[in-house]
Amino acid sequence: MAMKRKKRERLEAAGWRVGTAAGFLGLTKEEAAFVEMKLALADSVRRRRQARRLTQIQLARRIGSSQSRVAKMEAADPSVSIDLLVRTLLEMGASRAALARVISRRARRAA
Amino acid sequence: MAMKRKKRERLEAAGWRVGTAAGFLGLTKEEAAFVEMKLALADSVRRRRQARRLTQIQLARRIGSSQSRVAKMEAADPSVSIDLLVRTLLEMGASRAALARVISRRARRAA
DNA sequence: TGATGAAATGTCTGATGTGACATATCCTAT
DNA sequence: ATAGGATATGTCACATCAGACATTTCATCA
Repeated sequence: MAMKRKKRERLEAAGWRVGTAAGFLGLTKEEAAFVEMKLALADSVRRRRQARRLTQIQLARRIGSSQSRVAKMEAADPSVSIDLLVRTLLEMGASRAALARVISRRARRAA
Repeated sequence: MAMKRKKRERLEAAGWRVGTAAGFLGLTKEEAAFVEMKLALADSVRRRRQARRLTQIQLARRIGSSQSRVAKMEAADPSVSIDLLVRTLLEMGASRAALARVISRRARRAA
């Protein structure tokens, strides 16, 4: 929508985890919010996986995907959709309420 | 992910708005949660649009889409992604917190 | 130092999603 | 009953996303 996202999303997802990750390059407020949501979800996947002490490969097998896809999910790569992140979290046992919390939360920094 | 969704999603989205919209056909708990999230988001789009007294065409123009896509969004058609629903809601001015509330809420019935 | 296991990155191919268009259905008012 | 606007439904061509594979980077440890 008003699609000039794309390169920016790539760039953004590249130099991320920088606090609010907002402006930086000309992202609209909506685009920024979208990216931040994705980052929060991605972060949640990683945290949950690590909490369970799974490798990316192990998680990939469980959800019927591949190591590289899991890596990309956790990196909030532009090629991963929110759908995929959400499905993954649900398959990892997250409740809708848990997802809601993740979504309203700002992406955390580091570990 | 364990992708045998698809026909079921279609069926599900067909005979929806039925309370929890869970089991009904062999949906796993995760699949059901996913569908319900979609329904809740779809419902939110319609409610927001109606609250603003916009036609589907008007909304479509604003978000750079088409009337038919808006109709499908509101119907939680299988061909619409959560990404699209979320972007749409953001463009309609929903905050992340608002999205979170929608997601944790069960889809409402009727108007 | 090099070997190992985990994670990241690039790219392919097939699957899905998207806007657009045409058309059909539904209201509501006349 | 019919015209009008609004919404729903089916389909297509093009874009984006998915899993897979190959390869690279990174960290840890002997």
